[in-house]
Amino acid sequence: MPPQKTTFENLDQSKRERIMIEATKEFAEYGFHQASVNRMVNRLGIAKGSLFKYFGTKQGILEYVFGHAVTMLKAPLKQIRLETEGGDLFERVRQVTLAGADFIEAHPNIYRIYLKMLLQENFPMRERFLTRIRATSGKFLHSLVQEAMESGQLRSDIDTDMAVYLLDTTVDRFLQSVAVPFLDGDSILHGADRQTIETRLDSLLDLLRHGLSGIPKT
Amino acid sequence: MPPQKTTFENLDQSKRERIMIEATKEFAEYGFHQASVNRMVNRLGIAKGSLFKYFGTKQGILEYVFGHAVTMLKAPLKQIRLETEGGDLFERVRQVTLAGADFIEAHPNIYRIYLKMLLQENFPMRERFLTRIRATSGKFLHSLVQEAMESGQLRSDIDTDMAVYLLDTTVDRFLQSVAVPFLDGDSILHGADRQTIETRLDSLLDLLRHGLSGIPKT
DNA sequence: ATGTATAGTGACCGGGTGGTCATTCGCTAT
DNA sequence: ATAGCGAATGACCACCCGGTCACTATACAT
Repeated sequence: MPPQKTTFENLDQSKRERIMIEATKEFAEYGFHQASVNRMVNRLGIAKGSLFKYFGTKQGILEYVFGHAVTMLKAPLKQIRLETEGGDLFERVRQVTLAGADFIEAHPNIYRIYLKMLLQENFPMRERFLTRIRATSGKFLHSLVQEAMESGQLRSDIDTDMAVYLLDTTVDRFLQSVAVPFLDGDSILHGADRQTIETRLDSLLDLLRHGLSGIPKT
Repeated sequence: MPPQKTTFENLDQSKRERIMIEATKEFAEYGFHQASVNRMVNRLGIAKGSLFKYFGTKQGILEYVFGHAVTMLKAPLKQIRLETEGGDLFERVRQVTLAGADFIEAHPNIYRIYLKMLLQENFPMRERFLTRIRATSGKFLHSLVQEAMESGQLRSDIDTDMAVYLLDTTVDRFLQSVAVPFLDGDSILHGADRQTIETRLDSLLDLLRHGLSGIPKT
């Protein structure tokens, strides 16, 4: 039995896009529970019944919109992994981070939804979506570190798990700092332009590479 | 004119405490908008009108409860700064992080409110509270780095702002990772006991101190 | 012109919300 | 006993919510 098309999928593309954009905006601004279907349909100029015909429930709208976006995450990561194969770990991490910045710039509202989901236990689909995202980005970094370890780019005595953790969280937090105020202490990142982002990132990666200490390891 | 006591401040301490605890729990579980005053009063067994007499509005409840907690943050930080004066930077950072872990263990619901506030632009009082908190912890770390810099504990060529940023966000994220699932890639921190926390933290600080690279800086 | 399938509609429902206020309660001083 | 007063009450209000469904509009095949 071929999957029969939903009402929503029969709409012309322009209408579908308008609805997706407006719904994404609403969830990005208000999170899930505060988001209002009434507001969505008012801004779209369509009847409330229509939206429920398309997606069943409010949660269904979120699942469709966000699920779609999560799928788009994998492609650029895979590409980077292939393009930079065998290269320097920190250069690869740099590429990943900048790819993240590109994604956020291209889909800022999707990223806002992700951030709200992160720290709100009540957010529907939280566990499912976050698991998917973490699996994607976590496994990726893990393999990068593994390869770097094997090619002797890293100190042999380090705790691999902690190294992955440090890189993972640093990248994640770096992107958050650019997008959200109050996360970088002196606001040296929030809202920065591309040029500044790259400079700061290089500086940060240098610290990770060589450490902060002025005293050589004995 | 002496500040005249509010109705709430005239209550006996046990009742005041019960109310504070219950309100904190409600906000911690549901955030601000989803939190329900009806639920609070039902669980407390008091009339809804009473709560509004005490605090005026729902937001007033939050301000009272959370504002009180934020004030308590400063004392332990100041103490650590004094007790460890002149000591090794990383040891001082270690102390601060563990103090943070202690605070979270003692006031888990306050920390949950803080986390929800962090990434929700609609949260009332967000800007005011976050500014206060960041000012407290940010300036603190800044002074630690400054002192370490002057006593030659750090490489002289590093970007001070980025060093502060790296330490600040690493500590912050470390605590988040312990408290929240999905933030540490392979769940090596979430829900860990004190012993594990200390071991991991030492490992992490070692990475920050000496860097990840196996190739010495030229 | 008629039938059929699909898309679109919006008044309506039950329920929860933050907030109000006229009233009652409980204690203390006289 | 009684007067006075702050604490406590809960029915009530206007509002907004997600979701429903009987109905209409449109397009195409016959």
